Amino acid sequence: MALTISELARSGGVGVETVRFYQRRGLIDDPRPSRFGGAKGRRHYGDDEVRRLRFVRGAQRAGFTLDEIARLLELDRVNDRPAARTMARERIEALDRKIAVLQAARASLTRLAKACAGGPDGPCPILESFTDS
Amino acid sequence: MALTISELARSGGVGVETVRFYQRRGLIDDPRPSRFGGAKGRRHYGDDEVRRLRFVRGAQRAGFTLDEIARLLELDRVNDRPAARTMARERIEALDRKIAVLQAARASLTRLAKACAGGPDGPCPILESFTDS
DNA sequence: GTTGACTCCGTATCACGGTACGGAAGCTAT
DNA sequence: ATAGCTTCCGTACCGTGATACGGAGTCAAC
Repeated sequence: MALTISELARSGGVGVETVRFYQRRGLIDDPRPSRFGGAKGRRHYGDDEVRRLRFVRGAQRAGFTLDEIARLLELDRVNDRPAARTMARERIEALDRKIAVLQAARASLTRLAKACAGGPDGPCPILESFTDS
Repeated sequence: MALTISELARSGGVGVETVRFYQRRGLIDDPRPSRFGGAKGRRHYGDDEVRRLRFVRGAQRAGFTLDEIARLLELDRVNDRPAARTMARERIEALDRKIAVLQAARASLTRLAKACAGGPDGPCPILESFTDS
């Protein structure tokens, strides 16, 4: 606990500038609390910030945009389960579509790699790839 | 055959501006052939352009960047099979990693959706999602 | 108690893949 | 042969997610 911004960044595998970017986007807490009439000092970060940063990176891997991630954090704050559930389910559906597209593309590439493996003659129809998918 | 640019665009499910963007990137042929000392007229497009446009869209679905797609088209032009094979195989590996990430994310979301389905009490740990993946 | 790293903050810039705008010129249907 | 879509072309702008820069302030170690 009591991490500096660079330690927090390292803990999330991102750069300092990225942490600051997330702060500006409201994904990590207010860097300018300005409560107590000033508090100009250097900020320190704890478990909550580490958890949030991890969550942001994980949610990005799931394909959420930063705007959506901000909404998810707000849903967590107000404990809005139905909305959270809806967002999760919609993302699952999008992921399923995406995974299917990638698997079809993978199959096309496998076919291409196999075709181009033969000698200098024979087919290697790059341009004809992906015609199905 | 002998399509206008808007017909070509429609055939690929993209906008006219996107076709023009691809032309500038060299993905679809030179819009300014300037051969025959001028030829200022309006261009027409045929099967080759339709195939290229389809290929570009398919390769994008496979996760290739436009720069990579330009290289693939060049490899096709010079019939460089080993390089084509290498690009295909590297992309397959990247796709496998990506698909695994998306499947892990999907599993996390499924767990989240299930957890948040209960009544107003009980866990719905949005922020704890993706902790594994 | 000074030096050197780190931090804060605003603002600028980047990469990627488009998307839009505006003027001139070319078709096409009436 | 004129109105009114398209096209052509250069250039500008957009959204997303960062990443960089520069100057002032702060902290920690020697």
